[in-house]
Amino acid sequence: MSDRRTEILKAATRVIARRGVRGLRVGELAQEAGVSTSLIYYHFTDRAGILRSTLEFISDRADRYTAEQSPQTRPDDPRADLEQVLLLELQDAPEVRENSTAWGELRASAVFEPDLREDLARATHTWVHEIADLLARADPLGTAPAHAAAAERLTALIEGLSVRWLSGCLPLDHARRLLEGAIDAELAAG
Amino acid sequence: MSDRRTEILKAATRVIARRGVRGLRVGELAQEAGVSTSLIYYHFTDRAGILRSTLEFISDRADRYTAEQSPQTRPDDPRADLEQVLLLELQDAPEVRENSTAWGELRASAVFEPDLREDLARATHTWVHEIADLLARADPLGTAPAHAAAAERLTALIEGLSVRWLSGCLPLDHARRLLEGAIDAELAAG
DNA sequence: GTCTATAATACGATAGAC
DNA sequence: GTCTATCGTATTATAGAC
Repeated sequence: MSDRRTEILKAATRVIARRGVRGLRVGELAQEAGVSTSLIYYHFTDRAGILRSTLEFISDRADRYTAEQSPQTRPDDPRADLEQVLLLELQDAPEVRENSTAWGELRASAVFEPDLREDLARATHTWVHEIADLLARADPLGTAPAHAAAAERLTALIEGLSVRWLSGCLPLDHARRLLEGAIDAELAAG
Repeated sequence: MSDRRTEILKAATRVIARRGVRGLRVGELAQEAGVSTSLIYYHFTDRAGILRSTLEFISDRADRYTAEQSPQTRPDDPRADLEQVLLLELQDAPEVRENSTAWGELRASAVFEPDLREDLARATHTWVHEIADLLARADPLGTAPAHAAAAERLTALIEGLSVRWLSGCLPLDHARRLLEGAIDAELAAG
């Protein structure tokens, strides 16, 4: 799964994280991937094809990304698990930043490009579901619908905090504290 | 205040809501506004100037928009006030949709264009402060820092729910219920 | 599958008349 | 202040060799 095509998709993710979806230039992508422009057209037909494939790639990678973290959780402290998984999205590690930026771009692009919505909705749903499960473990007395709603709120909040962070409106540590406060509020209310 | 310059800014807001900030073409803006391209450069110097002025315009209009709702609030029920003002951002009225879309675009663009950040941060701060005031009235026993944090969370959540709504991931009425739930959680925890 | 070279055009920006 | 006309270049996309 690490053929030339995949290399290009990885490069495209980096370029999108750096310049945004609409800032992606095929020429710059070619340079980043270390191939010629025409090879990109050979693999993806046109610019729209590049975007479609890359956004699919980002959704898939986001799924894998959170899935890989599961082994590190502690079964004896579900609340700490929850906090850990949620705070994972607000870190200054390059990979997290790249993923968050690309994901935010994907989300913002979908407002204008209905083609992207299906993948996006599916990936979002997977994420929400995962958080709802963790909430159910941290708060066994709550109902399933309450957990689902809290999960939707917490993930939407993370997306909101994330753009504020990435757009320089909110220091990272402050964003993290706000998220912790929201977890407190959700668990206290539930 | 409805001179040619303002006409162009209104047109710019419409184009941004339709195509996104990075989808805005000076030529298309000119057509939308019914003027020549060069007139736009006369008024705004360059593309960045258009964006800067339009962001300012959108922020001001958002302020006016919420300010206009103030007379309707009831001083005897501060919690209802709070809910009303927050839910204002999640409505299917054309003007709200246009403002939300444009605002979301500016937020997303600021991730890649540092020039936009200062105005954006200021407008965000104004909004957060306004919500913190309403929270203080709805929850007189809470502390000022707690109100500030809750206001940051609630406004960030609205932005997160708003993109999900506009990107077709979340039905509007569901988004509204989630926001109501968050207000409950914040007031219960505070 | 991958490259070099190039065509076609979209786009930002300016010149200059009125 | 507003227009028409145009320039320069950045960018998408294709042709054709290997």
